[in-house]
Amino acid sequence: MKTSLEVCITEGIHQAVVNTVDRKMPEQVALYELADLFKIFGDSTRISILWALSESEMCVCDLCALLKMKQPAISHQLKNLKQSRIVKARREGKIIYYSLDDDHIRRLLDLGMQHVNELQMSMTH
Amino acid sequence: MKTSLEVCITEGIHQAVVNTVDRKMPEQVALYELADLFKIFGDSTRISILWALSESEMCVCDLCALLKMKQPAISHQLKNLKQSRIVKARREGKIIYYSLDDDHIRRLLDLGMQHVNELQMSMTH
DNA sequence: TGTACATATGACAATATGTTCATACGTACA
DNA sequence: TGTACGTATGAACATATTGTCATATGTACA
Repeated sequence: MKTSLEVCITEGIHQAVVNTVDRKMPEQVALYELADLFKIFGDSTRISILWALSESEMCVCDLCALLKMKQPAISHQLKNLKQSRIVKARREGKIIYYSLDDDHIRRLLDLGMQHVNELQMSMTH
Repeated sequence: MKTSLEVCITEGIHQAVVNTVDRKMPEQVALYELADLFKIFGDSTRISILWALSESEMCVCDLCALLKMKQPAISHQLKNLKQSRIVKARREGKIIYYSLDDDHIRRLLDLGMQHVNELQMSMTH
């Protein structure tokens, strides 16, 4: 009973290519972490939060008002962002101010948006 | 009966900040598309496929062998990637070769991996 | 110490996502 | 035309994710 995987391997078209690429692949752990990083960006609430924080540090309340969402929803996402070290928090009395933890984040946002815009452009032609 | 959102707004700490940031926010649609772009990157199977294709064009079978996954799993993800215009396909007889559709993709992968690596570094200190 | 406000957290429901199996489609070639 | 191979697709299941409600925590201040 052959699985499709076995079929693929036995009849594999480009074993040489596969080997070469395999040697160049990063460690699985690194790929998982990379996927996790992008996963964090892959939600419109979190992206909106990040974009907002790239303009100014803000407290939870501010973000609720800006995004017109309930406070626990924002807090949950901020927790995710904080655990991924994408966002950092600073307490001032009762209020907690959030901001981007790193300038890479801004660059990733910009590069992504650039791609989205160019896709948009090419759609209209 | 006040919702937490209303509480936030009425007591809002930084209405001025919220207004300023609000003016600078991209359109909601753009933010959704940006999130969708990152969502596509946010899965380890797809990231692995993309990284592999950034080294060389490959057919479905090659990817199955490289990632040790079943063929339909790879095909489904390739379909997602193709629909997002991140990957393109080229047919040659029975075989279909996939490759990256755009050089932005490579830059996004690199920038992301750079961030992951630097996080890794700072963890060990 | 008690009250009010800003934020965090846990449980839950609804939805989305990824992989698998079975099977269909398309091409080459006997 | 029939068979074989490479790939695509649809349904189904398992798991993950998001927002909501209710409630807890922490801080300021009377």
